[in-house]
Amino acid sequence: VPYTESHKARTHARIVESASRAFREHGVDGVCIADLMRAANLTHGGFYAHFRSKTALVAEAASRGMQESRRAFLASAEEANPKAPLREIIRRYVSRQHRDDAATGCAMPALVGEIARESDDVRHAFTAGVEDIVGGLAAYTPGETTEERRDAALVLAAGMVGAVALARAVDDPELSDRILLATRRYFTAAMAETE
Amino acid sequence: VPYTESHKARTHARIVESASRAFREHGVDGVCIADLMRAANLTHGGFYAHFRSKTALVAEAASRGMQESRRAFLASAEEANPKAPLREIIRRYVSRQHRDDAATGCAMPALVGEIARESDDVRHAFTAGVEDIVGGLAAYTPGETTEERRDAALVLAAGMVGAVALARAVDDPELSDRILLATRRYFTAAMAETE
DNA sequence: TGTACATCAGTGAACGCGCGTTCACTGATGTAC
DNA sequence: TGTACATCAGTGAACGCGCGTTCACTGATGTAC
Repeated sequence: VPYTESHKARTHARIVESASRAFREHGVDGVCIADLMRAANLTHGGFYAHFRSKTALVAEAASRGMQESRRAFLASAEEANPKAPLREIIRRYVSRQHRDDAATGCAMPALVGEIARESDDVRHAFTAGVEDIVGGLAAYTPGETTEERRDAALVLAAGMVGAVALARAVDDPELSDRILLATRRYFTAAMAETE
Repeated sequence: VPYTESHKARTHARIVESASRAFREHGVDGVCIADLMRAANLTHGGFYAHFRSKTALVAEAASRGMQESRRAFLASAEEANPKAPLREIIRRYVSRQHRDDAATGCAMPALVGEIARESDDVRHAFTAGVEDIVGGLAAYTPGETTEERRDAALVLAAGMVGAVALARAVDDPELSDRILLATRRYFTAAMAETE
């Protein structure tokens, strides 16, 4: 058995990781396999030793991207501000930094549009990620019952995703900033004020 | 001068119209010029008699799609229910019908993702459409000042766009319905209750 | 009014390019002796 | 311990296909006489 087992696994993970970032930044159709492999310091021919197809990589990258997103916006916000975690989440998510850095930002606003047209595997991975993130948000959103908190988390997720996506699409910087500011203020007041 | 002037203009408009629908349904990269011309009962070679490039068509189609969107969701909702127009807009926009019919639905949730990576012309056309729709919404959203109403319109637009886009991306029908239901209820209560 | 003509919207074959995928290969590595 | 070997991660040329774009053409049309 040449090479240690972990060697291949590490290369595999490296490809998934950089692909996940590339997809968020340029879209799934915006990066070719040669680009993806180059980003992992490999040549394109080796791709199929690791993945059955580009689609298979997209599914893995979506899954991994959603996990990273949860960590980046939920766990780390909670650590930074344990007294008002939801306020911190909203502040970080609906921000200019997040708008301007799609590559390491949340996978939801970056990929929503394309996901709807991707394969079942990809949509499934994305959906699991949404469930996961919404579940995480629901730990902080207001509401009497579990159901109410979950519904509030869905509304908040939709609002934040829409705001970041719109802010990125629009080419007028003032309008873009305003979308973020208005959304941040609104949800902070509506959902995070009593923390 | 063979053919009347209006003949070419009508063909041009026919292409833009069907292209606008096709882009919303399949995405800009999801339809080729042959498809677009076929949908207008033409062959692909004639395309360049009407447009400088595919991008030029995308810009026109985005512009037209946004105007149609405004009419479909603002003007027509106001006509149908002049006493509670905002409630009617939210009900129609954040609906399963809208989720399931991207082709004739609003261009914002259908195209946000791709627009961010399109040419300046396309982004500009899209941005003008967003301004226009937000301006229309702001006539109904609550607030003391013009600025407050506009901010509320931005939040509502982001929330509705995010909800429809997420509901389309997710492959679990229950989650998808729930995103719509929660968002519809929430914004109806928050913004349309006092109408 | 009828006919020859010029125009140009629309046709369809062809081109070139980029991309996903395949394949014969190579050379670094762990193992067996 | 040192060496021959088998493995297989990774290489890079090649293939085929779809797409945006070009181009020589055609035939329906309005106009001039």
